[in-house]
Amino acid sequence: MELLPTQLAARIRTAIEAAQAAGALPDFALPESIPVQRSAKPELGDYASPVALQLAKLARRKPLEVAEVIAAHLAPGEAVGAVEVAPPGFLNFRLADDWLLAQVDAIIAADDEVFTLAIGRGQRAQVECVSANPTGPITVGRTRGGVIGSTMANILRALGYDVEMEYYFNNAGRQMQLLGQSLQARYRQALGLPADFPPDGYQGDYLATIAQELIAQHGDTLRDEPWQRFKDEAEAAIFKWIERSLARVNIRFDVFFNENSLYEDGSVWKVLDLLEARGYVYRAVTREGASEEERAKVPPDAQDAIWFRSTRLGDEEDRVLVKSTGEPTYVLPDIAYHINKLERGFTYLINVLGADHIVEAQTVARGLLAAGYDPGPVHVLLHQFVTLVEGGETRRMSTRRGEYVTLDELVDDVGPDVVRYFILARSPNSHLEFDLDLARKHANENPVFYIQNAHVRCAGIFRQAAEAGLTDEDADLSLLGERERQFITKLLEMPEVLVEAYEELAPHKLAFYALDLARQFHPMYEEVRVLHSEVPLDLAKARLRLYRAARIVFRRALTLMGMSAPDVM
RNA sequence: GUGGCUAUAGCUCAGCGGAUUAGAGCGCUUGUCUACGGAACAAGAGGUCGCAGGUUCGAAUCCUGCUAGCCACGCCA
Repeated sequence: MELLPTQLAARIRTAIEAAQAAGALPDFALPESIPVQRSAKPELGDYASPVALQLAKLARRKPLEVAEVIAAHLAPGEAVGAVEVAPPGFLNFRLADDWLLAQVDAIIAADDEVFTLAIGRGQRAQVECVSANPTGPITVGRTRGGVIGSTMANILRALGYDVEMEYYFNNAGRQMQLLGQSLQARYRQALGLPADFPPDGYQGDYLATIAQELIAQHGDTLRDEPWQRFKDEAEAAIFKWIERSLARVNIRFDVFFNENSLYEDGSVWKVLDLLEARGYVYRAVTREGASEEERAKVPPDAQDAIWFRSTRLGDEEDRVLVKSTGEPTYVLPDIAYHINKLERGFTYLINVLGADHIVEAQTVARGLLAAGYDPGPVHVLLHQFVTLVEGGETRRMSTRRGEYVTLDELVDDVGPDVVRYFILARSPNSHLEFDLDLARKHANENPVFYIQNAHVRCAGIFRQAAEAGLTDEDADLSLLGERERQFITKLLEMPEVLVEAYEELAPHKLAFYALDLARQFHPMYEEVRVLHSEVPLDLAKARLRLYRAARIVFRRALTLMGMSAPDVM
């Protein structure tokens, strides 16, 4: 199905061209896109276009006249009923009633697949998010990326894409060594053995918990094992927690991709060769064009590092690919990883990252370009930070220091649906202040319940209807009134919202749409009764059918947001 | 210092070029209902959209400058 605004824009374009051909409008180049928007008020119709206001200057006519000429040349179409011209030059469209009512049946026929589009049909998409290294329990900050990512994945699926969720991690390196040494120390401490806790080791209680588990399982037999063994144990335990915690809020992954595999299969070095062959690499102790100060800091015996000449692609400074120690920085495997993604055949990739990773994202894009790949399919969805506010105080989080609020704690407090909605109902690039006291105290006053209650009420109607022996078979929808009609147009807005969320990488639009829909639903529910002695049977049937469609759309919206659609509360 | 994000109602936030009254949730005030789950509905108070210029038929929305807050500027990932 084609989106209504898209259909209308095409019809308007045709009408303008027809008017020009007929000499009713002078020849001028049409704008690339014809604006069509939802009307501000119901009295003004369902959709509107201000295109005549834009064209007035080109046409050297008054906007109102231009609008009238366009209206006169509009060909009739199935979805649109009346077209009106309103000052100062708007074209107002009202959807045709018979078409509108037919959509209710279309929604019911589609059921769980309602508003599935064909935009991504036959294409593979991938969403990468969370990607936290397994050094501790998943925090609220990381959860934001996961909620955003999983919702985008759901939206992509609704647009017809075949979608995979992926988690990229690194289980080598200094941080993991520190983790292994920290656990080793906790283990020895628990056994009353002398232990050296690393000065900047991981302070969280969870390592003591893992140490206890190790003792329960192995006694003191691990006392002389090297830190590597403890690293492996910590990693396994932590990953298990992470997966389980994320699954509680409906974040699930198809693939866990280990950075190390890029070393094992040689692709890291292949990328370096590729960049070198294309002239983007040089060896030096400092980057080209480094200041005197920087040069002065280099020790006289310094070895060469290998540099990426990213400045040639607009970067502020060149980046190190391989340290003077011979070890690559994260940049090189990151580029290799993205090449790997592209070569797996994904045509649409979303990379959900915290705002602190912006430089990394830019470097990867330049790396792809330098290596001869098109970074076009890679879409970076940056989100700002989450700060937790508790007792009126902002808490800064640090996994290392053991200062954090875990996802599990939060879910225990307020439930998975509230966690998801709180995070989702915020634009990714606005800072999220998660007020713990409010989330706990007012869990029952949350918009989440307002939205879910709409679904509950629909379910309630059907329970009662079943008892009363009422069905919506052979319902005559033409008996519905204006309020119901308005609600149907709101239902039909959902695919437009999905496409917007997709194009703008803005999953919060879905959250606001769902709330909006609920705001139209509840007043209608009060007035438009199904089971009441004064409601005639055929009217009750028509209304029941409308509520069937409403229920489907609420369930769809909630499910896409990764939330539950309860029948009872 | 450079770059990014943010600044809209008491609080948390949408809106990011369009229709002489700028929206929602929460909170506040006042009402409604012996009808499908009241976690409801209705009415109301509350905002010079950070400040100053500019562009446009039209600006909360675009541009410039300024102010304030957060973040990034590593041979860490």
